[in-house]
Parts: sequence; structure tokens; C-alpha cells
Amino acid sequence: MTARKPKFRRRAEARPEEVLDAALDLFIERGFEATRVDDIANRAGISKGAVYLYFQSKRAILEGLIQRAVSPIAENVAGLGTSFEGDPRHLLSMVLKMVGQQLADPHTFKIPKLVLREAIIDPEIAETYRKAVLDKVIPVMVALIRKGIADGYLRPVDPELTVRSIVGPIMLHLMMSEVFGLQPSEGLAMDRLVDNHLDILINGVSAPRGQAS
Amino acid sequence: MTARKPKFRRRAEARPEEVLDAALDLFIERGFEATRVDDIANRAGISKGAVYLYFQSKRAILEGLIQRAVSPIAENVAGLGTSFEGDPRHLLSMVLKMVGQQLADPHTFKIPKLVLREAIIDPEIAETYRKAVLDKVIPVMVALIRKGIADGYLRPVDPELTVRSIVGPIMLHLMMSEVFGLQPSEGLAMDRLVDNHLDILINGVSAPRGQAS
Amino acid sequence: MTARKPKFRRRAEARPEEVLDAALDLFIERGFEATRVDDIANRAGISKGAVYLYFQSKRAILEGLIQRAVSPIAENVAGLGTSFEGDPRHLLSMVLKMVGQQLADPHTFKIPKLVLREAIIDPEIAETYRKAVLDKVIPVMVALIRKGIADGYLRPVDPELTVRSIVGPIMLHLMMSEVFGLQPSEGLAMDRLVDNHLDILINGVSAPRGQAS
Amino acid sequence: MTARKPKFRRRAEARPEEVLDAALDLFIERGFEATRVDDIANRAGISKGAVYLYFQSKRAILEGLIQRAVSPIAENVAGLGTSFEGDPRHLLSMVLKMVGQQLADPHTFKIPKLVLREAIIDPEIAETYRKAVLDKVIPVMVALIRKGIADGYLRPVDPELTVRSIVGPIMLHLMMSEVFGLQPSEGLAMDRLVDNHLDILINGVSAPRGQAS
DNA sequence: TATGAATGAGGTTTCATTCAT
DNA sequence: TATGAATGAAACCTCATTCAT
Repeated sequence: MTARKPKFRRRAEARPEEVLDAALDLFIERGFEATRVDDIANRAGISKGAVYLYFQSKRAILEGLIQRAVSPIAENVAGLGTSFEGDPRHLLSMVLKMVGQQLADPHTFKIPKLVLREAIIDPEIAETYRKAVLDKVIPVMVALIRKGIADGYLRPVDPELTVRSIVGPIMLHLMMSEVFGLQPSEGLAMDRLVDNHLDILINGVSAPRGQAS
Repeated sequence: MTARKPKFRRRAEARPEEVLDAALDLFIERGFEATRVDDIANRAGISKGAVYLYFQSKRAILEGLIQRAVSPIAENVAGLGTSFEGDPRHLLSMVLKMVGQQLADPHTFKIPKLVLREAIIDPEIAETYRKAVLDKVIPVMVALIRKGIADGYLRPVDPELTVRSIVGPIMLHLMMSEVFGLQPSEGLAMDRLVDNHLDILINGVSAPRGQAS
Repeated sequence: MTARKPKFRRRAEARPEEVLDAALDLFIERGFEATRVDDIANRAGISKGAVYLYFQSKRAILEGLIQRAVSPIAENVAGLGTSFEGDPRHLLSMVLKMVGQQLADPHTFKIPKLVLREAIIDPEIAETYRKAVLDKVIPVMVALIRKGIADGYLRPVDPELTVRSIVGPIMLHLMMSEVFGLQPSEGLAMDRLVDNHLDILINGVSAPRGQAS
Repeated sequence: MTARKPKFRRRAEARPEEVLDAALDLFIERGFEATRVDDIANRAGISKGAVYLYFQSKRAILEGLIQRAVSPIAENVAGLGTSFEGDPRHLLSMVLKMVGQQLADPHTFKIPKLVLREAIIDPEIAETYRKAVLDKVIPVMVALIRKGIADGYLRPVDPELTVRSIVGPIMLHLMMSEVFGLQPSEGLAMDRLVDNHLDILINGVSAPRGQAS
């Protein structure tokens, strides 16, 4: 009776999870609107009616999906940047590589793709995601940059805008490869992307003592 | 030879354009699936049946929309980077500012938003857009970077991957503000973003002779 | 564009009426809830979708049905009892016979049956009917009785309650025959009922040796 | 021989009754079709599955409800009119007041309301009720009237039709107040209704210069 | 060219009933 | 006896598309 816990007994206790798994695949494949509840049920191996034992509506499945993906983030981010000492560029490298690696897994990237797609037309979903993820993650990065500047490791750039310069290339890279099928001509894409990007980020693209014609 | 070309049917030929305009707004507002042909017709000021005089199906409207947005690009890009001489960083600044400004107009950004949304679930649309836009624009940028390296203006970065570092922040910035309503705390967002980004891009974030406190 | 006028052209202009006719039959036969929109459409000779061109919902059909039946009443009742002079028992006889005859036609009685059935569970319908019919008809009868008393034709009975004594037997008779299939052993039921009832009624409400002032 | 008959399962046998109680309320509130078995179970304080231990189907609950309401009547009516001697108008007064009082209790009136509602669309229910109630009660009243005539207390009216004149006003009054919310302007409705009605009735059915045996 | 009435397939959701436990 | 998860058959309603005019 703790509010929203669906009941079951006969079969697995993982039913809602299975529904979410099935739905995620289909929502990404065809989009939320074009996905039939019937299809979700079939893929989850239950009847259409059973879906409604766990979720009040198709929309609730979408929301459940986002909640499930989003809730761990709030917790994991908390202690990240807190009281980090030393060169923030090291931390940046580590985090970027880690995040890049994880998102490069198409399975992980499904959720951002889904959220982005739906948030474009649904302000409520946009807000849910913003509050649960962006408002948590961005301040941490901003603080990190701000401290890096104060400590003399970084030039006095605008911290908020710089976050976009740090993360943007990775997002674009993912979009280009995952959505438009655009891979760089050589393999190991994400690793090399992060390396190249960090190099530019830290050092800039300018040649050391650049000489023109 | 008689009524084949009536003189005064004002904007009779503009009808398809009006349908596309109406559809674009609605597709972005509600999504393709959730938009009814009736709504498109209403907003275009014609009857539902008339829509089918110009487009074979609802899907054809979407495709027409992307075609219309995409076709000018192919032409405009052609001569861009050809035989540009001198410091590519100047060109980069100019182009980035220009493109940034244009896309910052929500009206202009509608198309990328729509394309992205639909491309995520529709490989055919993804391919259309990739061929018509990405495959045209990226090589130009790659060539520019490559030449900049050869001419000694730029460090020997990976040109393909660097394109992502150049464009990514702008795309992310647009997504964050247009989709998630996230504005940097100070105004004049896009202008400042481009400035900050170019600064980092060209010079890197590292402090000149950076050492900690 | 006068608010709610459904459009058509291809076929009859009587479409909404046909839908109502079909619905009335089915609602009485099976009840509102148990009637399928599909059945209504079939009986009306149109497609299920077409029903929704004329009525926004199944409920709207029920409401339309009641409206159609109810609207003429408001008009017809107006001038009835106004300025009637003389023995009200004559008028009563006439009206009771007329109304009895009409309601004895099962087709006419369908609407009261339907209204009663739905009003029992639906206060909104109850109110619609009360306002449109009962609140119109009862005051006329009450006034008639009141005047009959004042003029010395009737004994000083309670006018409001007497209305029930006048109309009740007819309603019960209809219910018994139309709903429970209970006919008096001899034929010509309604005629004889009204005669018998009037006999009882008049000799009862008459002033002992009543004659007018 | 062990747990076959647990000693303390309070009211285990009362379960079907509780289901019927719950169902009656809900059927009247929302109608039979609109009532879910789940709601009945909830209100009865048992599980949905348990309902099916006592009733084969939702319809069986309705039938059980009518049976329960109807069975006592058959017994109670039996000896009523038998060998009644003297002025039938006294008996009539008594019975009418008693019945009127009882039915004026909304709780008691629920059953007739339900029966009426369902009988309108269900001939089987109509017949059940007719046989169990009407066919029992009416002959008694008819006989009473007939005897009253023979004994010289009543004028020679049609006994069958006169039953309607006796009972009709009470039924109509109940319908008007219970269904359409129409109360006479002064309070104590049912009491006054019966008084007024009896006054009209008796003075009407009375023999001109009524003399007893 | 233009209309809008008409269709009918199909979508989400509900709910009586069953059955493993 | 009792539960409640699971089923699956509809039901209401929508909407892309067609077509007579």
C-alpha cells in the first residue's frame, strides 16, 4: 500500500520492468505515438490487458521509463564534483571518457534519444528530465569549472557556456552516428573523439606559434 | 490553350507551400503522428480534400517539408570552402557566428528539430537528410581544417572529429534552450556562446602557464 | 454556422434524425449502456464513423434524443390551461383521453420509458427532463385544479398532490402493460382505463352538490 | 474432520447477502451495466474472485437481488385479503398508508427502482417480477374491490382497472420525488399524498348513499 | 481545382471471467 | 474458502484517405 506498487503473484515480480524494457525498444524503434500497446504486451510476453495492471495508460509507461532511467542519476551525481582537489582537467578527462564510453553503447543511449524525441513536443517531459538530470549535472560541472579557474588551472572562461563546449561535441557525435549513421572514416569512434576533443579543449586548435602565409 | 493558365488565381501555385508551412508548425508542436491532416488543412486555409491534391499522403507532406528545407543547402554550400586562402580561424568565426545567429531564430530551428525527431525513428528520413546536408557540409569543413593544418594555422588534429568539436556546442546549446528551456543566467545567449566557444576552440581552456594555487 | 448544425451533402439531410430514430429503438430494446454505436450506425444505414459526424459521443445521441422529444412540449403546453373557463372536469376528461391515447401507442411511450430508465441513474438527465417537461406541465394542471376549486367545481383538495391522483393511474397502467405485459382481462385497455379512472376521479373530486358560483 | 468446519468464521454464510447489499446500492447508483464486479467486491469487502464463489455471473447477482426482494412478498401477501369482512375502505386506508410509508423510505424503494429499470429492457426480469409480485398482489386487491362492490360498500367500478387508480398515484409520487426530485411545496409528502389521495379515492368509489350490509 | 461527407481499419482502454496458488 | 494476476473480447472513438459533386 506504499502508493504505487503494482501487485502480482502468479508470475514474475519483474513484470513492470519487462514492460518498460519492451516499451523502450519499441518507442525508440517507432516512436511513442506509433507504438501500439499491443506490441508492447507481445514483446513483454503478456496480454494487452495485463499491461494495464501495471500502468494506468500508455503515457504512464513513457513516464515510468523516464523515471526509471532518471532516478539513479540524481543519486550518483551528488558526490561527484564535491571537494575535488587539484587539476580539474584530469577529472574532466576521466568523466568524459567514462560518460562517452557508456553513452556509446546504443542500449544506454536509447533513453536520451527517447527523451529528446518526446521532449521536443512535450514540455512536461522536457521539464521532468531537466529537473531530474540537467539541473543536477550542470551545476556540478559549472562549479568544477569555476573552481578550476579560481585555482589557476583554467583561463577565465564563462563556466555555464563552457559546459556546452565540453559536452556538445559528444552529444553531436552520438547523434551523428546513432541517428544519421555517420561514422568517422576510422574506427574506435568514441574513444578517438574524446581524445581529440579533450586535446582541443585543453589546448585549443591553434598551432603553438602559428605562422600564416 | 484556353484555361490552362488562368491569370488571376492568386497564389494558386503557392498552395503546396502553405500546406508545408502549416504542417511544419504542427509537426513541431504536436509531432507528426499526433497531427491530423484536418488541422493542417485548417491552418493552411483549405479543405482536407484539397491537401490530397498536392500531396499523396500525410507522409508525403513530411517528406516534402524536408525536401524543401534541404534543397537550398546543397546549392549554397558548394562554393563555400573552395579555394579559401589564409587563416581558417577567421572563416570559422564568421561562419559559426552566422550559423549560430540564424539557428537561434526559433523559426529556423524548427526544421532541424523536426528532422532530428523523425530521423530518430525513420532511417529513410535520416538518410535523406544525411545525403542532402551532412554529406555536403562536413566534407567542406573537413577540407578547411585539413588545409588549415597543412598551412600551419592549426595543430595536427583529426579533421573529421574536430568538426564535432566545432559544431557540437552550438547544437547542444540550441537543444538545451529550445527543448529544455535552459538559458544561461545572462542574456544574449547565442552570441556569447559562440564567442566563448570560439575562444576555447582556438586557444584551449588551459591557463597560459597554468599552475595551481 | 449556427452553432451545432451538422453538415452533409452527399446523402440525405435527415441523417441526424435517422441516427436518433435508430438509437431510440435500440436504447429501449437493450438500454443505453448495452447499445453499441455500431448497432446504431447499422440500423441507421451508415458507417460507425458517420455517426460521429453528427454526434460528438454516444451520450450526445441520448441527449439529442431527449431534446428532440422534449422541445415540442414546451411550446405546446404554453397556451393549454390559460384562460380556460367553465367546468375543469370536461377539460380534464378531454386531455386525459387524448394523452392516454397517445401514450398508449408504444412508439410514443418509448421516450418516457427511456427517460425514466436513464433518469434513475443520471441526475443530469433527470433534471433536463424535469425542467423541460414536468416543470412546464405540472403548474398548468395545478392552476387548473386551483381554479376549479375557486370556481366551486371541485372540492378543496390539495392541487399539487391531486395532480398525482389524476396522472398516476395512467402512468401505472402504461408501466404495467408496456413493461410487465399486464393487460386487464378485457381489451381496449387504455380507453376503458381512462373512463373508469375519470369516473372515480370526478365523482371524488366533485363538490358534494357542487355547482359553480 | 479437522478444519472442515472452523468454529469462528463469523458471518461466513452471510457473504452472499453482503454481495447483494453491495450490488443493490451500486446498481441503483450507476446502473447494472456500469457497475463493475470489482466495485461490488470492494464494497462487500471481499475479493473479486470471491464474488464468483457465490454467484455464477454478474447477471446472477441481479437475479439473486430480485429473488431476495421478491420472495418474502409471495408469503406475506397470501393471507392478506382472505376472508376480510366489513368496509374495504378501512383496509384500503390502512394498507395504503403502510405501503406508502414503507416505500417512502429510499432504501426500500431501491428495489422497485432497480426492477423497473431492468424490466424495461429485460422481459425475463419483467416476468419474474410480474409472477412473483404483481400476479400475487393484484388478484388480492381485485378480490377486495369485487367483494366491496358485492357488499354494497363500493360503486360498481371495474375492479382490475380500479387497482390502477388506487396504486398509481403512489407510484407516480415516488417516481417524481425519487427520480426527478420533485417534492410538493409543503413537507411530509407521502403522508399528505396518501391522505389526499384516499379522500379523492374513497369519496369517488363510494356508493352514492353508501350503506353497509 | 475544390469540397467535405463518408468510410473503415485500428487504437486505447475496460472489465467479466478464469485459474494457479 | 479466498485471492488477485491474467486474459481477451469488445467498446468507444479517431483519422487518413476516398470520392461524388
